[in-house]
Amino acid sequence: MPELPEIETLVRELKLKTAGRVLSQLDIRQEAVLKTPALLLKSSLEGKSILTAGRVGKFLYLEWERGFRLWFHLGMTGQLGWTEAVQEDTHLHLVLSFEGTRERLWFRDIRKFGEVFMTEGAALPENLKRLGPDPFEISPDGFSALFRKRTGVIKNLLMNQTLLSGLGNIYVNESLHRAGIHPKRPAGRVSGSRIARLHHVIRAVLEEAISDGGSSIDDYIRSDGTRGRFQERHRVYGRAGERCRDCGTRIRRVQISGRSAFFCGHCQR
DNA sequence: GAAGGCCTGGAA
DNA sequence: TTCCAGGCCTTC
Repeated sequence: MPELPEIETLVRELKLKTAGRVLSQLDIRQEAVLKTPALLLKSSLEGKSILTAGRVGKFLYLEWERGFRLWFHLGMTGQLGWTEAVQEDTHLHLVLSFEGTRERLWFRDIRKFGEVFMTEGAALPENLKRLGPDPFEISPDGFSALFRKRTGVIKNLLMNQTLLSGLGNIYVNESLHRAGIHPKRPAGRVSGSRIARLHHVIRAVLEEAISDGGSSIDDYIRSDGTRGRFQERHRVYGRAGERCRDCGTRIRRVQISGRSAFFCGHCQR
């Protein structure tokens, strides 16, 4: 599940690898995840150079000359790579070739929950305008205001991209454990000091995960095809039945709104 | 609010 | 063979 740390890892890598590269050919192997007409994509980007890469929430973009932005959302199983060898299979969607290098940028997505689209100019499309700030952008006051008087369970609110962008199931579970908050607790009933602590630990978890190159649970890989390492440091996610690293209690797993929640019933209240 | 649907590989 | 995972959207 690529979330903010995985996308940020790819942004940092692709920024270095793609800046200044001129696209010689955009090869569209299938249009399942393409939200912009194939011909428009090709005519807009071929022959143009990439300026930089960036991120908004869990969306990654490549910024091109003349104001074009090529956006990627990896869904659950999306992979964005920059390598010479490309795995040619039915899950490959896009292959971009550049002048003066044998390395190519490619997008693979097994479950096709991802999306790729292009924008022109500064205007953001609707799906991006709806996103809330990410945990690094929001102020402590803004963060605590998200939860005031809210009756929904805290885990669901944290995963709501229109309130706060960037977090998914892995980092919400990890953050709630570090903050000592039970995932089912109504958001409005978490104390102010706990909310402040939550904001702090979310940033810490994300920063640690970024420095580890993200979490490779199922399909996520870095742009060179190697795995992230943060999954080795997960305290609750995917550890049902194992012992809490703080108190030894067995980690529990329950469903909250159809999603798995992992928590320590002793450390999290 | 909660549940269903998209989609696929891998586990049960 | 059936079920499950889940980011995000749609529908109840």
